[in-house]
Amino acid sequence: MKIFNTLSGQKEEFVPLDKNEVKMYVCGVTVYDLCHFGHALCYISFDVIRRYLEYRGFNVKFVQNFTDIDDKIIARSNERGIPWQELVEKYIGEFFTDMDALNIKRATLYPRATEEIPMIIDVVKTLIEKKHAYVSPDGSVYFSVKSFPGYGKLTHQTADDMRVTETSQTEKKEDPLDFALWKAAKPGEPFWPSPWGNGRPGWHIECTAMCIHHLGRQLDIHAGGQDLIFPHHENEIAQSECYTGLQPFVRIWMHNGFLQLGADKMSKSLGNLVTIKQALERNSSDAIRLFIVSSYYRMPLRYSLEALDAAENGIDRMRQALKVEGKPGGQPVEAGQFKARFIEAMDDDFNAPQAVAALFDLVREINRGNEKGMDVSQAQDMLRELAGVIGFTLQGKKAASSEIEAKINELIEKRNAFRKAREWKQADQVRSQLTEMGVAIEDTPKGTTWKIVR
RNA sequence: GGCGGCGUAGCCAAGUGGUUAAGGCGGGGGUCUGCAAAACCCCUAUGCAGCGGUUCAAAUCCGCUCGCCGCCUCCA
Repeated sequence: MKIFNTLSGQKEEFVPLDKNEVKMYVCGVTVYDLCHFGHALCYISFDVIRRYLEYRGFNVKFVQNFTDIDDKIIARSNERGIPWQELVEKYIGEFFTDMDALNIKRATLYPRATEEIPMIIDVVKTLIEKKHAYVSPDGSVYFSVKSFPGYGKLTHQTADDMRVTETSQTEKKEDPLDFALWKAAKPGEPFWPSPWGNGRPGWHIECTAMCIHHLGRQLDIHAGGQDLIFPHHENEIAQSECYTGLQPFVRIWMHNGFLQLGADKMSKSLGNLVTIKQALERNSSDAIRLFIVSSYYRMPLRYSLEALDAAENGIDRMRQALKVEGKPGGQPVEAGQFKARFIEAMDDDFNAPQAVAALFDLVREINRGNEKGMDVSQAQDMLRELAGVIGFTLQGKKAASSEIEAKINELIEKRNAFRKAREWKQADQVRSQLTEMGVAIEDTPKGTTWKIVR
């Protein structure tokens, strides 16, 4: 299995540090607002990767953090006049609601920054002792970038190449590139006691602390959006490798391509968002997932309603192939070659678009076998299995209430009575009535079936 | 200024040196059907932004040009 590593800029053969154990960390969200489609892109992409690693027999320990204290959380809770804890709990709850709705597997562990304070303090203390960090007069602690010669290896730049902006300069820092490990509390801000006074952790340090605490001093895979490469992941490498003295902190750095909305990327700061809840109002989670995995995870993806609706039709075809009955006991449809293609594609840096192409070819093979009176059940099992690796549920969009269901069945019976009497006009009238209710019907040799289409 | 990426059919999107350039959606024709729907079959890129070059051979490597985007500041 080959995986593209941002650090080396190449695909590398994947061998975990510890036999079949994969230590995987995916950067989570700062919980001050709802998740948007960009989060869906990132977390679905890495969900597929995690599912595939498990499918290939690896035991994946998957950790994802919550940043539950930072400037924006403080600002937002002040705006709303509620305690920051309340804000955080609300959006952690919303996060799980959204992730579950998208059929994203739960992580093994969801540590929170505020639960890692002792570990964070330990890391910062050690970095100061090793002269990689210093305490500024106000009680903040900064990491000294110049103390780590490897700084810039993930970004493929040296510290000297980096542009120094005005915002990164403060008199509290010895060098503009230095970044905060610990932020001294201003009046009225939440704080935790530390050897340097009351304060809270900087952004990057929590990931280092959590990784080391929950996964160990070196990990196999650390993943996130491309916007995290710099400064977040670059800084993580610096502080982690200085703390442990081990290199590399992470064997493989993985980054997904960005979601674009119109001309620009979708981001909280630009305010051009489509939330996951909005997306789910329009499309099924399977369709959203198909839209996302139809494009390679490292490529940029443009948000497009047309493409999402096309995915809706595509996934429907996959669902349909699970419904055909074929001829049990007949010659079985051979599905092995599709599995082989699927695995070959996914082994090559998780080429889900190609894997999905194999799935659609299997769909065609099942339908063909059905037409030819073959036994399709094994091929359907294979489709279910491989679709499950991608994370498709292949379940119908919506269930109807029993009341509505009774009404639908009543109308179908009414229509079939007209059909029997060859009263086509009236039969068609009943059908349009069903269409208006959002119900599509199909007449099959075994009777009339229906499904909800909107 | 530095680093990175993208430009493939009407749309989405794989492929990155060598059989007929995946797959999905859409469209056209046919089979089936009372008519539909679903499904199946056939068709839908002599060409991969443009121009040069390397090569027996390039969408794929090299150079230049044009267009688009990301990061260098909080962001998945």
